[in-house]
Amino acid sequence: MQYFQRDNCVEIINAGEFDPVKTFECGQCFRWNADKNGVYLGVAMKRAAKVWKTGESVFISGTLEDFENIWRDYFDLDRDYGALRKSLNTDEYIKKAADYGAGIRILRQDKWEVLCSFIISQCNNIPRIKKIIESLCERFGEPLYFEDKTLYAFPDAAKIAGLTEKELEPIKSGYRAKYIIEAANAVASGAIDLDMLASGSCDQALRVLKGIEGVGDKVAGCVILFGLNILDAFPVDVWIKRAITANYGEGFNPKIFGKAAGLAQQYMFYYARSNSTA
DNA sequence: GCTCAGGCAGGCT
DNA sequence: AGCCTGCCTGAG
Repeated sequence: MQYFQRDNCVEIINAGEFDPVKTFECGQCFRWNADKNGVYLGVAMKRAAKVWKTGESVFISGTLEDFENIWRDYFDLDRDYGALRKSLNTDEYIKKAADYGAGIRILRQDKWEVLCSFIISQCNNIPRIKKIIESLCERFGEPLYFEDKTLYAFPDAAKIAGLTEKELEPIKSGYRAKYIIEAANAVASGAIDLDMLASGSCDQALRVLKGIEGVGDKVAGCVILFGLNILDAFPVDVWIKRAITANYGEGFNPKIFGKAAGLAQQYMFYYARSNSTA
């Protein structure tokens, strides 16, 4: 990967395996939104940034220092996605899905943010998930001043821990409020150490995360894949369920995808969604 | 009004 | 193990 400072941003050249649109729209994150020119504005890791692609270059606003300290890791730029993608060649369907999703990267997001966001996602639609998360950030997150706007960082678990359901009511998360608070309490108190889970196994993390009320297989799987960056996690939601039924049937086991199972899941999700909503 | 949306838990068979 | 149902809320 080659990159250099250019005006007020960093340019990554020959970014064939980095497609910002696919990366932001494949269901792993909720706080990156495109303007009418296709430039994404988002908040992550307590920073705001703009990200866009022109030709074969990806541009990320900010300094070289921020790029090297934050965004290089956040966009998982040191992993060889080309090799992982090409390893998904065990059947025609996954080959097609992987080809279609080329450029998707699995973000290394803040672990608590992923846990909280996917608790909110349950039985909810994407616009409303985003709305609830933005509302949570506006009310409890630290303000960030970016260009002419005021944006808000995702609030730390410690900030949410100890809130009452009543205090969380304005964000309209409904019955999920008590799950959010319980998860915040567990993380803030250290009862659950997300950083430690990230260095353990998928099964271990699954067991611990499911100990939180309101966290089942799907939410835990998303936290493991998108937050802990354990790529053999394979969260199954309704889209993936449909894709499995249509292409594999009974007895499907994500282990056929080996170490790239989580990435396979993202390709399947993106492929399934794009081909039914487009 | 009604149903549904990117789940979960608890109780049932 | 698998099947059912209620759950906050807002959009269609």
